[in-house]
Amino acid sequence: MNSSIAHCDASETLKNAGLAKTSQRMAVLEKLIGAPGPLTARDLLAETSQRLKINRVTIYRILASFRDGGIVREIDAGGGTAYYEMACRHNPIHPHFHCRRCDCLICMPPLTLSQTWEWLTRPTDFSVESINVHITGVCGPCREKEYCNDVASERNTR
Amino acid sequence: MNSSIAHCDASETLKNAGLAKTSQRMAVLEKLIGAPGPLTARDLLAETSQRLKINRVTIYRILASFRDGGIVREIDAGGGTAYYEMACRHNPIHPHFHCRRCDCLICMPPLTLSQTWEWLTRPTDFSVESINVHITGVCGPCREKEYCNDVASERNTR
DNA sequence: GGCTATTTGCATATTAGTTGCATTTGTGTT
DNA sequence: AACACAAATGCAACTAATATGCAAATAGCC
Repeated sequence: MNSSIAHCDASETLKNAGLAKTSQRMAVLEKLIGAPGPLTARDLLAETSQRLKINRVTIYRILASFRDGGIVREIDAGGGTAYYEMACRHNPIHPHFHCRRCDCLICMPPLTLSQTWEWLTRPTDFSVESINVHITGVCGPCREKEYCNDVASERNTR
Repeated sequence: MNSSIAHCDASETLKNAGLAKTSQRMAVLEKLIGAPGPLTARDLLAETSQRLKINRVTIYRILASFRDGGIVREIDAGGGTAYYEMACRHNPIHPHFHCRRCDCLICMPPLTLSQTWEWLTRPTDFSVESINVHITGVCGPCREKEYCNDVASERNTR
């Protein structure tokens, strides 16, 4: 989302989600709103801590509250680092391209897979090495278990 | 890949990849060949260490060499843990379903996305919560840089 | 069977993310 | 405007996955 594209108001977004308007949350949210692509907790810490006092843990907690409140989408691009992007009407769900060299995450147009493929393979642009489809949810055996006993502490289906 | 399905020979696979046939590599590879689905480094350590002396770090190094040698595919299903599966002709690329409850990774049929969707939504099976498409490679700006100076230690495009 | 490059084990480091607890700060109320 | 309390933040310490340096062990070749 760059400056030429419509975007949300930070205060209003917090209010709508029922989250208190703290300076830390405002700073994080404004960075996310103004970002050209998904950001990591580390990116957000680096950028916001220039302007105010903010702790690493606070970033994680703010991002979790934004995720739970539907303000941002959490993108797990592999490599053990989560990325975050606005989940508002200005930013519909779309695939991401992850550069293994600079680790940036580039938003791709919200097209069909085959259109996306064409877009990717335009000359001189990306060199695609792998396409990974991750579908997350609860599997059959676990769903059955959920009906009877509640989660508890097993991790038994492997 | 279960026992009723054709599978590769471990020794031959190592030889083809130009990797020395050590007992540790054989143990890891045999587990991967015989596994019903993708495994983590932790899984592999647990299983192989019952039969021989093997170090946690060795597992990571073996998996990296297998990945670089094209023997296995590394699947990053999120949650900071990588999964590994055979990348041989018996196991074509396919989507994966990740259960957020037991953390297992289930291989899905190598169909089109819409067929996969139908397969997923059969009654009583999976409850899908998110679908994430990860495309990995090298982005435009990084490809240009690769022509001039070699990689070095920057991580500059963010 | 011995030599050398490769591989392994061990200790230690790093990085992302989490948790418990004390302190601070929004926000609704008087 | 001051107050009170719940919510948010900071700090320290912890976990889990993975990486690295180096010395000891071992596979593959002569």
